[in-house]
Amino acid sequence: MPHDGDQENRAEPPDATDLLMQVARRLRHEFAARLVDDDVTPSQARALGVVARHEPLRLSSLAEHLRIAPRSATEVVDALEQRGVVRREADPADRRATLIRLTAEGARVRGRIGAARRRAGDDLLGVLSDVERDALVGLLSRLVAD
Amino acid sequence: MPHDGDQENRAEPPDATDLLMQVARRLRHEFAARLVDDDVTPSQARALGVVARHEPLRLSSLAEHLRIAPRSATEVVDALEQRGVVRREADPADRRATLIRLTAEGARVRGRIGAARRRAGDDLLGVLSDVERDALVGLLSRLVAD
DNA sequence: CACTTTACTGTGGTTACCTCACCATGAGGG
DNA sequence: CCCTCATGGTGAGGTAACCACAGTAAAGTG
Repeated sequence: MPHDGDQENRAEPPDATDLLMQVARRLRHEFAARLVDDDVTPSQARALGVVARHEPLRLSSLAEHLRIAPRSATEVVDALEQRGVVRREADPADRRATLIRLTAEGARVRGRIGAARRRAGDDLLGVLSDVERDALVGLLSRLVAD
Repeated sequence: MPHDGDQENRAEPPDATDLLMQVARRLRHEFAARLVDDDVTPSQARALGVVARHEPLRLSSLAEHLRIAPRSATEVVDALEQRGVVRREADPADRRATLIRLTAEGARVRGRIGAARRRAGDDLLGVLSDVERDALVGLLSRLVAD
């Protein structure tokens, strides 16, 4: 190999932004790999969590929680409905609106997803002590203050 | 069971995995928005950084650094080359291989990208004190130990 | 010289988004 | 009552950032 002999041209101090993205990327991979068995994609898993926490909710509301465009929420729900984990219902209060609800299967899948997420997290966060992990959670919580 | 009438169905303790993904997502949005002016996408920015740090390097090597498939590196380089920030050169030592090098324009763009990233980071990490930010960098560094 | 491996690229997915345009419904005013 | 405007969801069509598979050319190996 015609390398000029050294590896780094210019070393730079690690930046929080870069690190965050890097860690997130790895976590996403890890998580996605473990979700394959349940036939759910990461974004579907995320959406399923929101539905479970806010249960009968409108599509537009789901979109807000996920911070995606309403149109994109339609797609996620399409997928989740086809997978049988949520169902659409007419909103009795507004005939334009659709309410989304978790099915029994949805609750089961959600449980398995939680386990997968925990395992993926442990895999990556395993190098940290409990105290460190708590510190990390604390710091990150500050960053997502709504 | 009848719904308890309000917003959250069941509260759960925040999980590091979720938080990390959420923060990363926001950061990515923030960063992407600021990159629009320079006509560079986030993944291109990432790749440009690697090229700058390891300068004459092969496509396959870039792929490794970015942790993507070699085929995907081809695409990123295509985009960067078209944008004029890197150029492909024949590797004199191996005619199969391609060396990637930063152009002068590439160096300029890289500077602007760095500024954009710093601004995006400040925007998000602004709520943390310097000490907290350092702590975060420390923790994250542990997680990406190669 | 055959035989395998390596380095890149063409083709053709997939996921997770987006905008724009459209339709049905609801809410308010004249 | 009708007209207008805002709102909730969806069809059409597009993009970024990946992937795997298969092919070609060159390099290394017995």
